[in-house]
Amino acid sequence: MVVDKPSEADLDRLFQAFADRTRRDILTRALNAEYSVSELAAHYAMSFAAVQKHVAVLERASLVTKEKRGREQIVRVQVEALRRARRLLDEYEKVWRDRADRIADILTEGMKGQPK
Amino acid sequence: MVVDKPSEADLDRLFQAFADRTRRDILTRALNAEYSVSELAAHYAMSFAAVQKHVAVLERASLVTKEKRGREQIVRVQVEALRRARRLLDEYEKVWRDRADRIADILTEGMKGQPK
DNA sequence: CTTATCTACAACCATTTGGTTGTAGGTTAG
DNA sequence: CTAACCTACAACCAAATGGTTGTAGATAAG
Repeated sequence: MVVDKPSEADLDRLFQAFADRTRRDILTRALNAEYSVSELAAHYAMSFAAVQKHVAVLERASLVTKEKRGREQIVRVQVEALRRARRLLDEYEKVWRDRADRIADILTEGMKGQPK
Repeated sequence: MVVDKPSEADLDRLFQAFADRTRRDILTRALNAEYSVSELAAHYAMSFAAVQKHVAVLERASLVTKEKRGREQIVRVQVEALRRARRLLDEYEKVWRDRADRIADILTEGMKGQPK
């Protein structure tokens, strides 16, 4: 029972978000501790605006949300989006496994039919 | 024990490869049955060369290999690359879980220290 | 209050991406 | 053998991407 099925555009955005090392690092940091955008920005050799853009990509992919706290925006990881990506990869592997099993079955049946 | 640690560039390419619906569909098809590049191309409303490009992206991400069979190139999924992506997502989730546990511990300790 | 910090947003730029059409060589079927 | 099929590769193009600098408004610290 799948309550929310991500659209293709959602999945595009989701995997696109992971396809940049800075963004992967932002996710790791934000998973480990609470960070504001500027605290995150201090860790990267790029302009603040560049880091903002990365955070915006993550936000658009539903991987993070921003929570205003005074003059700061705290970046919070949304683990449900992580799980969505993982589920797709799980399914690929399941298809692969099913097919490997099917091939093994065919080979077994083939050998049974051989002695006749 | 991690025998082969993917580079950041590898991971960029890997997730980038998933970030397009046609490429995700190619992976699904190639996981389900054996396809040549032109058989794959027949399923998409785009030029053959466009599909070739998509296959090249998947190849560059180590998600598929091409095996020449006569005048055809058969597209084979490399499940190890799939697993690599999945492992990264698993690690994110582990970090998340560890942190959730740590927060629960702190709250429990905090309540213990309350009555004093 | 003033200054410092934090952020949103815009405009710019070089590179990359996801598509196109075209050319040409190799393999297969009839 | 010829025609059909399959592929590699190139050149092109519009849009997107990952960075830059600049401007301006809001919040916090002193």
